[in-house]
Amino acid sequence: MNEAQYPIQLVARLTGLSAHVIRIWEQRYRAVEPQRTATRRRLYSQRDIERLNLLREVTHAGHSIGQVAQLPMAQLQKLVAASLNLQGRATHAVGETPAPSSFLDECVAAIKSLDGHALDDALKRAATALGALGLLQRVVAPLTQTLGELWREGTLTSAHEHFATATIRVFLGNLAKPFGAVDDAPVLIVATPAGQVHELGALLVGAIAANLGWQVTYLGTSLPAAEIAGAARQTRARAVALSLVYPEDDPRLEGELTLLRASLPGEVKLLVGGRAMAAYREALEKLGALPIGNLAQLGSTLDLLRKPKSKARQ
Amino acid sequence: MNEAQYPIQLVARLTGLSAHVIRIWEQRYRAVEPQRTATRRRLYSQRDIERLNLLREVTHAGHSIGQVAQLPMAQLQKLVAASLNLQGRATHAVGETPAPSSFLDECVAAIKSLDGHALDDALKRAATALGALGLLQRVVAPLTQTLGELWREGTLTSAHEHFATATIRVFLGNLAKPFGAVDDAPVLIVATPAGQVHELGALLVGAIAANLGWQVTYLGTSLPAAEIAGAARQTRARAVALSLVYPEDDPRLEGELTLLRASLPGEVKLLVGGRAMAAYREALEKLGALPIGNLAQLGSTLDLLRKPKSKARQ
DNA sequence: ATAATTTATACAAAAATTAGACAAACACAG
DNA sequence: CTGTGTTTGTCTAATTTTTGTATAAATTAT
Repeated sequence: MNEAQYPIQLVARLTGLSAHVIRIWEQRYRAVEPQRTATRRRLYSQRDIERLNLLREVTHAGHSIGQVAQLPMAQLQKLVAASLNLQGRATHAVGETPAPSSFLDECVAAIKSLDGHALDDALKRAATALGALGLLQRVVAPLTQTLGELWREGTLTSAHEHFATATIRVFLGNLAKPFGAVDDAPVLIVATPAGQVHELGALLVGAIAANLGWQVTYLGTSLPAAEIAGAARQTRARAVALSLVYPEDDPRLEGELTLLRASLPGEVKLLVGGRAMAAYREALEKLGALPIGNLAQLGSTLDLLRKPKSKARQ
Repeated sequence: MNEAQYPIQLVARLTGLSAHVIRIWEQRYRAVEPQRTATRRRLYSQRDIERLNLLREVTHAGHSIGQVAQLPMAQLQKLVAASLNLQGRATHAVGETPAPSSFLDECVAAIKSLDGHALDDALKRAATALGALGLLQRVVAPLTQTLGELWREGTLTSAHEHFATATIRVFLGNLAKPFGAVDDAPVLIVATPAGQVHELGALLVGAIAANLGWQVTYLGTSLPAAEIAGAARQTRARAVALSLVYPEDDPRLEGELTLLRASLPGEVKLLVGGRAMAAYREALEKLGALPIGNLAQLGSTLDLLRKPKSKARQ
């Protein structure tokens, strides 16, 4: 564990605190007490840096440094999580990444025991540790898959699934409105078409898009094509994103998709993703829909769509 | 258990009270007496904050601070629950009277134009102006009715309804976790039975119950009786609340309700409310379900059920 | 030598404290 | 309805505490 290698200037850059503040916090409150070289130079460890990051968060949230400086890490994390209740802000942590899978396990355990508070708590901590996008890619996305598997094998009932959806929904909903209204942000409609009842994929898309600067209008699940198209026209959306997950063999879905494409203005792009997407690939190709195979692809596709018009408009 | 570290400024933000008021309430009525630092700075605990939140609700409902400031928490919660009765009364303390209907209009307008940001904003302002419970009974509850009417008369499409549900859902979800887990709080399961697809009523119940000190496990819509009963057993719930709104003539629903009652432990109470409740009244009576005709009734019923186990808690 | 760190000290802005004053709203007796 | 005293939220002012930032001299790294 002798990994204390970071000089103060670098720590300052990594934490966003000035070297002055870091020293004074140590001198006055013993907030962190780094190792020293033989000549009394400070050498900070990863843990020290993480602690400083937490302290920055907590003080930024309104706590006084003098009161929180000596609290143990767990307590600090709790305070940060509590402060997230009001302002869903995502912060990118440094290079720690404390076992991303453990967050997943925590979430699964909380869902199994129907403990909403524990689930919310785990998600919050994951959000602070991994940042918004990291949370989505490394916890929520795998979680939806895991839930599907556990459900198929009978470990979880649909009550668990509903419960998890309800809790995660609120969490992602908060994540999806990080920025103040940017009026010139392009609008994205997110929904699942009629017959598709799984919601988490759509929520995921909405949250990611919002974090990429889109103005997301989230419509929820199982919506007829005409409704989606109507909403797109009304909001002058630039694109519509659909998530297809569960019924992989719905004969009516192709008709819905065709109708949707026909009802949408030509310049409105249609993004389609989700586990069940592959089953409808031919139909989607015919319609010129953009297939989204994974979250990375979603990000790059959204970025592509974001540029064209905002340039022309400026 | 050294959990007192919130400085007054932060508490002011969290409770919506000014620091002035918080201090004067302490000086005049000893409403809350926070810990002090060695230099006489106030340090509030989460419990203190919770108490201040309750006091804000109660005074906002029209009680005078001098009369309620010293009441124990349980009593305050009871008053808050009872304040749901004062639905008709419009005016109370201080010259606010911010025309509660205007909030409603704002919300409806935002929903019509599918503007999630505006809707969220209106709800937020209503929440600070009216308090959590005031928001629920004077904005959200009427809103669900208004939406139903507009939908029936064709002004709104189901896209609007989905959109509104999704946004309000997130908002109510946040409202439903007022503060730290109180471990001895009774558990309430909230859901709609299979076939019932309207969610807002259930969300409303969940949010209100959470604000009255229940630990709410929210399961969402259209859940089979066996699943609901399973969740109730697993969480050792004290009661199950169902919301019935849309299909008023579902022949299977009676069977679902009977099955649910039979699958639940005898001591678990069954609360049923919602616009469609009347249509199933006979069946409900036979099952010994507690009918919830309005929000006031919900408050008093929850308060009654709350007592048996927990008695005195500061 | 130049740049970075360390320690100690100083300083100023922000935040919190107490005490007191004041006006609007309210309750109630006449 | 009016007048009176009480309640309650807001405000000011003077003081103390907290906290971030700056300065200076000595020491160390490159």
